[in-house]
Amino acid sequence: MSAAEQTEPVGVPPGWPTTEAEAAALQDELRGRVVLGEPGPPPGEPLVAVGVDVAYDDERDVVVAAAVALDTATLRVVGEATATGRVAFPYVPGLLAFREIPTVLAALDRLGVTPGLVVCDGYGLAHPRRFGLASHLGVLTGLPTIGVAKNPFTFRYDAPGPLRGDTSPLLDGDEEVGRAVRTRAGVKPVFVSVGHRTSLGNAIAHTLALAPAYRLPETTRAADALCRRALQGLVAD
DNA sequence: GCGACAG
DNA sequence: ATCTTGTCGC
Repeated sequence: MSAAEQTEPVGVPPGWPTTEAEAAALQDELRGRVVLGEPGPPPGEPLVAVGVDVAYDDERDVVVAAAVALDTATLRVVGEATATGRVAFPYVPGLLAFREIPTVLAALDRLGVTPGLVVCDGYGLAHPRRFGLASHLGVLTGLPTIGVAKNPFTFRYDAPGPLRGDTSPLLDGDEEVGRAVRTRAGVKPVFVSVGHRTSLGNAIAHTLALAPAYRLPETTRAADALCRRALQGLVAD
């Protein structure tokens, strides 16, 4: 992908929230559209899982999003796309989605593949208002989504067992909002929560299937590497 | 008021 | 997220 293929940076959408209060209110409104009753794509069947991630250059007000599609049976890349945009919102814990979503949507649009599942870097249900990035992206696209985060955010958890596959509840008070999942023996767990149209059980199963060798799912690793590469290629330009 | 806080 | 080199270990 050369610089010549770059299109206009994704601007901040009309009507996009400008204040924290507006953004939080929009989350409260959209939360009602999340579908939690569907099991989603079952593991073990043919599926294209798409990882999305973004890289920033706040200095230049630039964000690059990447979407990478993997065949879950082989973990081979079957599609890639990137998009550049302007930073649409400052980073505020709990409002991450407003920073990334416009550009992520553009990257997904350019992907010549229909995702069977979208794996987000961050949270879904595990969120102060139960509407994290994965929930938001799911509602906007209608696609099954899950969130796989590297940190527990504000939630509590007891360490899961030491073996790959061991899990423990991720708790907001006494409510389970996700699970800490050990993808590698003896390594810090990842934090999985449901986004849209997926059950927690399937979200965990897919996370483990997508992370056979490293702590993070291959979808996330591939998307992370791609958006970083793309951002560098932009600065070097 | 202070500290914590996905990326 | 991002700033950043080498280094210890399997």
